[in-house]
Amino acid sequence: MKKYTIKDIAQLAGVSKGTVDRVIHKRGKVSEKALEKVNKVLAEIDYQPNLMARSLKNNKDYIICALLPNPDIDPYWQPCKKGIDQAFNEYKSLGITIDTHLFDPTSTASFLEVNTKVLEINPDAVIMAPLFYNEAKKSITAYSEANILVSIINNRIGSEDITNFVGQDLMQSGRIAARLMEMITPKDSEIIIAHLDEFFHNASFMQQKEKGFRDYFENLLTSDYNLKTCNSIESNEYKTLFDAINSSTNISGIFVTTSKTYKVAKIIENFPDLSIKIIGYDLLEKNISYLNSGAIDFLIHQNPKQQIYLGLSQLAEHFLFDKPIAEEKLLPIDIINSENYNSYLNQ
Amino acid sequence: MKKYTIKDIAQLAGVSKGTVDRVIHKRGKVSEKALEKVNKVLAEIDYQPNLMARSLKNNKDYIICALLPNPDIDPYWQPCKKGIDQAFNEYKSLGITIDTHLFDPTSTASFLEVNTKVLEINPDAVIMAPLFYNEAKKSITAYSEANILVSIINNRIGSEDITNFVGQDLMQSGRIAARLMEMITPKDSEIIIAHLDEFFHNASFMQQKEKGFRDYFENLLTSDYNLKTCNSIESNEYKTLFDAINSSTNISGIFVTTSKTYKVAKIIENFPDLSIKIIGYDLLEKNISYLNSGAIDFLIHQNPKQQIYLGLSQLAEHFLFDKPIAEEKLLPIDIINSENYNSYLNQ
DNA sequence: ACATAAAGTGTGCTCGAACACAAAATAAAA
DNA sequence: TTTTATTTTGTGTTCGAGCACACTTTATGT
Repeated sequence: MKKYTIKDIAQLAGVSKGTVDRVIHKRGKVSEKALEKVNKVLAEIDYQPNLMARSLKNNKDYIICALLPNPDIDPYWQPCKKGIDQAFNEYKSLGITIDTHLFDPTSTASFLEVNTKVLEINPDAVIMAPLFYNEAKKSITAYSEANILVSIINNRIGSEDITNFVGQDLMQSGRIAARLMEMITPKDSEIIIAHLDEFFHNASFMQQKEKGFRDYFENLLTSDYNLKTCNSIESNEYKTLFDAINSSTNISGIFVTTSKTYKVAKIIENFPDLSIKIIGYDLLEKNISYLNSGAIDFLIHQNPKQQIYLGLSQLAEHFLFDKPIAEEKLLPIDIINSENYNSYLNQ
Repeated sequence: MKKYTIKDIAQLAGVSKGTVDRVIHKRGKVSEKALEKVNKVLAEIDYQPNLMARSLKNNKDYIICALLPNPDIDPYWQPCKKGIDQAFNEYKSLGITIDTHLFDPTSTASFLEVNTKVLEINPDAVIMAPLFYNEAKKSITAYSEANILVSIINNRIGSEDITNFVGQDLMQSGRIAARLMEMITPKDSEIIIAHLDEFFHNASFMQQKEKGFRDYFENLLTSDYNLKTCNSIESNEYKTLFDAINSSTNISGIFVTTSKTYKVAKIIENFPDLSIKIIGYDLLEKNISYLNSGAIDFLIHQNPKQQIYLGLSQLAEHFLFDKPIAEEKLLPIDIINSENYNSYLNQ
């Protein structure tokens, strides 16, 4: 498999490399005769332009801004640092700069502020976790008008201006939790779907998980679980959830729709006589600790590190080698128990 | 963050780019004075050589041969084609050629034959699934003597001459199966560890899985399962396994150590009154079909596609950009149920 | 037929690293 | 001091794609 260069093609077609270049890039100023000669050669061989040479000639520096929630406030985002570092090291010598900006996940003002700052930097692309729907939409439009590509991770939001999305199918992840729950709890018992610290704005992903979870159980023919939804907030010491557990005798499982699963495990410690299975989300240290003790049975891994890494590398390869960007990249939904979490942490 | 070139450094140090080049590559012929000047500049700035330019200048074509079992004979290897295609498309325009050679996984002669052919091709690297221990060892030595890098996937074998290994921790995967089995079967019941079509030579990975599985149960304090190992072969219609199931009344689960899990599910169809949980390996079409029907409860995903892809991309990046190759890359061990297999198939 | 405009074609330089080779500077020998 | 040997330094070319610019050929108008 010989590697052909533009020079080779020029020689084969009996024209100059300039003409070949014009044909390949369709910029006209080529006679019928020359066009035919070059096209004939191109049809016969498989020309693969040398991407190294192209990129070297181009020799542009690209800036990608990553907008993420501060991991000190929500530890779910902690692994993203590793994902960014990995992408950074991989592409820094190829002319890609990654510039991380953190915002407070509890404050829309902080989110808007960071977006303003990033807009001033005028990067080539932005990758962000769009925690606040309205504010994110507004910012995305602004980026689009400034010809800045926008990648979205973690939660999908609809918009014409978004280049791509990297994340998971949240409804399906609810179904997975339901299937697991079905396997480890007795039929016809009661199960609680616990939404912890739900805020009005970014609660849609909790709803999607609940929908998937309920869908699964509704389609079961051989049993009839009793599902109850419970909203509970930290400022109230999760009293609603505590009361729900306290007032029933038939609860066999709790599905926690967020990474704060460990909070539920902690509450359950108050009821040593009950056997309640817990399925929740994400490999936080505290979650893993309860997974090891057996208080939490399964976790579903949303893989934030991989999400940001994939988003960044798609953008980088697009800038450097003109690779197409997949509009949507859905990550596998990993089931985690006490024995396999470690194999994910080392990734 | 300015990008410095050799020319920049030369100017800053007041020498020519040739001198800077000699200092950076430590090829001597540089005076004390010049060396000092250049080193001073290098210490002050963070010089990142442009990998595109380096690779373009190098402009060498690398050939990687992939030696894999014929997927028509063992469908476990089917996904590898997609992994190879992915790596091929990613690197073909950067001067990497991937040349796949299939062998018959039931024939050492076929394996040796293919190795001889590959040795004649004299590629820059070989990546293989070393199904036959002795034969693989011999071939690896031959490659090493011809200065050909050797990557190993799927099952680790020890050798000085191996560049790297991509695969899974098989003992841990046995432990994962055990933990799952514990969750879905009644305490103190009987569990069969089924080795299907075990050949003497490549059986070590089955043993490792069994060891992990048994280890987990041995360390359980709160229960005492009865574990039995059962070897069974197709040419005998898996009679040993059939008899084992037939002769006991207390079997609650079967752990199948290979991708032929569906064969066990098929046997179980003969015992409609028994409730036997099955945990096995790999996303074969037939396995998934039984997973959907509920006959198989969990599968563990060994991810052959990712294994070959990672092996290939590590080699490619090493050749192109001189990136270091990790000696050992252990993939996460994915737990699969009827609801999340689809998210893995689309990867 | 000749001037002028338009269309088509080829040459040469750039990107940054790497290295060959020539040129200059210094050291050693005469 | 001059010659010769040795070390040190700088220049120029290459890799392949891309594009500016100059140059040549063909077309149009008077």
